[in-house]
Amino acid sequence: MTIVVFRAPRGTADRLPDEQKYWRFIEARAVGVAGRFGYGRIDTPAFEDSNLFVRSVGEGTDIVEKEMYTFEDRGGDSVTLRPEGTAPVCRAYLEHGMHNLPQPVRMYYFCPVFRYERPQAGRFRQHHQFGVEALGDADPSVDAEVIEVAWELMGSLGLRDVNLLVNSIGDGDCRPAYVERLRDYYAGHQPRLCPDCRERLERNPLRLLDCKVETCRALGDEAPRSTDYLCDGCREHWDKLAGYLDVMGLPYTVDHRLVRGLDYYTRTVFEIQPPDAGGQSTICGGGRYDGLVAQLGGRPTPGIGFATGIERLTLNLKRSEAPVPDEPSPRYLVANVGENARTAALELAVKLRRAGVGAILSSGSRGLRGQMRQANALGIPYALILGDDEILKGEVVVRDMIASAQQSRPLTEFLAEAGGG
RNA sequence: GCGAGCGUAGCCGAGUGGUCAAGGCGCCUGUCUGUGGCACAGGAGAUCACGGGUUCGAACCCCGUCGCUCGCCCCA
Repeated sequence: MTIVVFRAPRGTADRLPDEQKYWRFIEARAVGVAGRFGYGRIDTPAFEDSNLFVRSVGEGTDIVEKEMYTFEDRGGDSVTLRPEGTAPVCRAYLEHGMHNLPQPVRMYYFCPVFRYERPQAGRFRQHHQFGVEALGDADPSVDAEVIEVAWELMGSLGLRDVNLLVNSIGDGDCRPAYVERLRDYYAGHQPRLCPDCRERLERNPLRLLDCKVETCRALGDEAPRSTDYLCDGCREHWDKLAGYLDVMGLPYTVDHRLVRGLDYYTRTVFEIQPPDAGGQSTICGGGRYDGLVAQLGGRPTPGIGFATGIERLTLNLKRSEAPVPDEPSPRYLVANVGENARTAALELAVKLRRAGVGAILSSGSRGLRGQMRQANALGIPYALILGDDEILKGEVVVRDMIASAQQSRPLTEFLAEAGGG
């Protein structure tokens, strides 16, 4: 192997030209869907004041405890590479007084996020998310809308075999009581819990529900369900949301084990998973976070959103047979034979490009045969051939690589046509 | 943070102690003196991850390091 001195940092990846078509496709579709629902793009900095994430994501969460890229900058401030997209958007909402805009304020983002994790299939230290946030309206119809955006995105990408899971985890009024019921229930079965779950029993009983160990799963089937312990407000919200989802005809399943790892979620939570649910299978996750903005120091402002992982979407696009359009290649390769012709070919290529037409000059010391091979290998649809004969006559040979047909045309005539189109 | 597997040219991949290492893809050239996709022939490209050890001798055995992959945890 060639000795490589530098390599991309662990958990990061170069995105080579061959990979780009997936990204372009996903971004184009995501932007299209978001636009149809009236969401406007927002870009926030790659790093923020560390406290923004400590306050929002939650002090006890894994993200804050052991996954953040936090460092002191040269001025002595603690900054953190964005580990998720929601908190920065909420910060921007507050900072720019967006409560004065018509509510809800609908925004989407497309950005890299950073978490110091152990890399694995579908998990990276730098990954990219497309996400959507609707801030300032607590109505369940907004929940339904956001879920529909997520669902539409999957459809628009051609990802058909995905499952939409929905749940409500209540709010500050009803969740504490539910969590206690859950704790009591599991405490009664402590001997059958896996070691991790015994730990969770103390720290975060909700997490007991999505344990993957078989015996724990069995217990989870019989466990108290959050939707049975909702307060009146959450109950009404949940019922209305379900009604809206029914009206929209979204094929959702209520999954009472669905909980989320970030502290700020309230009421509605949802996920989209591909059928072959492996370890890192979730391609979209989101929920409502009515307490978050207030927690960041703003007036109480409801919000709901979701994020998708672009790397995971790409993975699923490759697995599925969903058609992904190729990146466009230049229309012309300008082949040439002889020194005079090379100069003429350069001029021709320049003229085409300045007219906005894709053209590359066949390079260097290659014979015409080699140049044609190259046109073929690059998937270029037309080869233009210039040699001494053509120069003398002021012509150019235009070869259609797909039809294997060619004709000689006056150069000026060709340029007038090609440049115009 | 815990557990497992793996590391041979750009990519895939044979080779499990004895001529400084097969084959395939890709790349370049020629057969075809100005023409691609096929075929044939040739060529370039490998300190066999790195370091140490065992041995007369190591890609192959042992130890360490690094990296990658997979699972858990967690999450998109």
